[in-house]
Amino acid sequence: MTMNLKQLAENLGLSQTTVSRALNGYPEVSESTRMRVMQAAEQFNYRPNTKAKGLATGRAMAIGHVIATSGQNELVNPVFADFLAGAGETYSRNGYDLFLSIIADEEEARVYRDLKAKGTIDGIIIHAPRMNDLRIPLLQQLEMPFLVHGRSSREANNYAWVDVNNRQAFERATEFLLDLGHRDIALVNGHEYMDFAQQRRTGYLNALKSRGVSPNGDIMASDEMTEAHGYNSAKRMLSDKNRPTAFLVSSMIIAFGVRRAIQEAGLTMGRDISVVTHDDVLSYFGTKDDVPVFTATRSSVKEAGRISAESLLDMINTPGMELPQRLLEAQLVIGRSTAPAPAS
Amino acid sequence: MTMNLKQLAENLGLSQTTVSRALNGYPEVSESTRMRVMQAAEQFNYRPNTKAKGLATGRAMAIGHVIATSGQNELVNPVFADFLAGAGETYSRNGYDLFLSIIADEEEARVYRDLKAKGTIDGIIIHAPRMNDLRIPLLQQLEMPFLVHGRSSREANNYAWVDVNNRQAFERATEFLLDLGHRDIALVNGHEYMDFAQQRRTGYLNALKSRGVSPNGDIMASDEMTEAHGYNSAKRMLSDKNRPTAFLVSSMIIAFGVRRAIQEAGLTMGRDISVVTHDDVLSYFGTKDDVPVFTATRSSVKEAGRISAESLLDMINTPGMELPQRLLEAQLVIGRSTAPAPAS
DNA sequence: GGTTAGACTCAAAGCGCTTTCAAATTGATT
DNA sequence: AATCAATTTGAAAGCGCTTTGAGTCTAACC
Repeated sequence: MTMNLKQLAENLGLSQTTVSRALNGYPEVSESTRMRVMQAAEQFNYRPNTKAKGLATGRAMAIGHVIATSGQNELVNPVFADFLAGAGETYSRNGYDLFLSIIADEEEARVYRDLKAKGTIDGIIIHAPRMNDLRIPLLQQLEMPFLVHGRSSREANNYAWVDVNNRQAFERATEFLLDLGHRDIALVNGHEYMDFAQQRRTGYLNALKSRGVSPNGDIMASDEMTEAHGYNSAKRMLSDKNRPTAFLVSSMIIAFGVRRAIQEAGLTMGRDISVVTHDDVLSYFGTKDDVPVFTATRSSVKEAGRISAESLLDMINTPGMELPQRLLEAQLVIGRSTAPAPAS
Repeated sequence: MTMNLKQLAENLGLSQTTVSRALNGYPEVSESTRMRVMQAAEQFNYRPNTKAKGLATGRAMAIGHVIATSGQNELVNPVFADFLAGAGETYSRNGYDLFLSIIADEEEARVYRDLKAKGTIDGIIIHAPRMNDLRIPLLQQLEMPFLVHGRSSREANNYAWVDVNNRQAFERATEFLLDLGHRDIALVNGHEYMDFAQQRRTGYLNALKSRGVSPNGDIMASDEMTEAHGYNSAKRMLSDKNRPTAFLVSSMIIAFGVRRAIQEAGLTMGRDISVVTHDDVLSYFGTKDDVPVFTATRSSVKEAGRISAESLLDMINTPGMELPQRLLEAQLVIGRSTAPAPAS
């Protein structure tokens, strides 16, 4: 059996009250008894029972992350792993637990209601917001502190979020390709109903427009961000007589697929065809080389996880504070995948 | 405020006892009052408070997953995302919550002790076991139900596990390459202290030995399973005058790197150089094509998550049952990345 | 009509903690 | 020696649930 407060108190010849106060750093307890208590707690490896503590304080000391597996294939985006790693670190440093729900997206509303009513968490982080995401008004109504990783542009902007400046990142990337002389720049994006995808598309179109290049729907694709999507889209576009000379793509995984199509077409990436990708800096795709393979708009999703968690904990511990909203700028890092447009 | 049992009972003109019994399906309550209670619970959107319920029953209704970020780079293996998705589905179907701890590996022992003492979970799943993994005796000593995803070959085999038959998978894959006439088969593996890596190596060596092919240390590499590891290892091996004609690699991500090195060397995968990889069937690398890109030993890690979760819940709900041990066989699926060895 | 089994219902204790309110102790001050 | 404030400790209530042990009521039996 594990030791509880009562036993610990008996052992010390003190009351539960005093022991509890000593452990929680209240000032009304003398330094000498605090020492005694701390030592005994250490010795017996005592940890307060989370559920009991939560019941008594009304705080769960836990944050929920709800991840909806999208589509009938129930895809699980690998960026979650890195985001959770960043957030998880912050939580454990602050004594919070991380509570994960992985569910089909049609269940989301029910899950939020449950989490609220069951009192298991103090706050929640929302992932992968849509253009106008119903989760935001729902959580506002439930009065559950929450923070959105990303934004939902068509909702009123009165909620907490941490997001990458996707629009600007893709605007800059497009300008960069234009500067290299490219005019037929393909966009291989995520689903258009995802907010980030829409932002990136806007940035891309803005850049084209400001240079007087008219967009071409034939070289814009959006779908689930898989390797296959990159491959299929690029393959199709490259087989066209007016094939693009550059690709702007929304994830490293898509980029792998695009590269495969390029090579399969007998072309060389970084010479015949340029590629710029967004790079979430996922650990296993390591771009630690001096000169990275892909030119990329880079922004660490793990770092975003860390910042999101910190912001949410702030919100919880300082009710009524101004809602944190952090726009992270992506770096444009030049790699080997881009070159001046070949003379046509 | 959310409604609690007391309020619900008052609302119905019943005692807490009766309402609780009605909700939990005890037989001592008449069908008519049960109906009334259920309806009222539905109407007021009542959910029993998890912490209170847990305190009263002594069960947390939660499973812990501890993921250690390995190395100084704090890599987060993307297979976790899919594994958690599989497990999470099982949990929510059975009313369990999922607790995630992401920590540096040196903290693991402390975290297990904490989880036990704090009473937040009823069971735990261990990932990525080493050759002789100290976590196993520790958890046995703590008397916390646990299941290992993978195995730890040098520990006594008296614990629950779910694992892929890595040895046999790689033995078959090696035999397949030998049948195609390959003799110089490279192995690009994970860290040798990981159990699965050791198993795969054994399978590979067994196959070579039984065909009288002597292993060559120069074409065996093991490291963190990143794209860079695949690229660097393959690049080095391919630059040798006695370069291998085939690669057997431990993950899709490594395989991407190997493919890059092959193409960069002006060679063609599936003609000049054959590649067989292990494929965890991660959703975003989708090998849904008719003929997959890579020939692979395939075993879904998401499915493993599902099976692991079910087994662990069984253990928890049927104490004293025989410890579940499931060995999953990998399929050898032929793709486009393998061909007969070129005549030398 | 009295007894009894069966079907329902409830009051209260307990899970392990925090926190309010009260009490005891100490030392300094008058 | 009496008073008072400051310091330190403790008893008990309460967080929201389950569960034990004890009723109450109805219908059925002799």
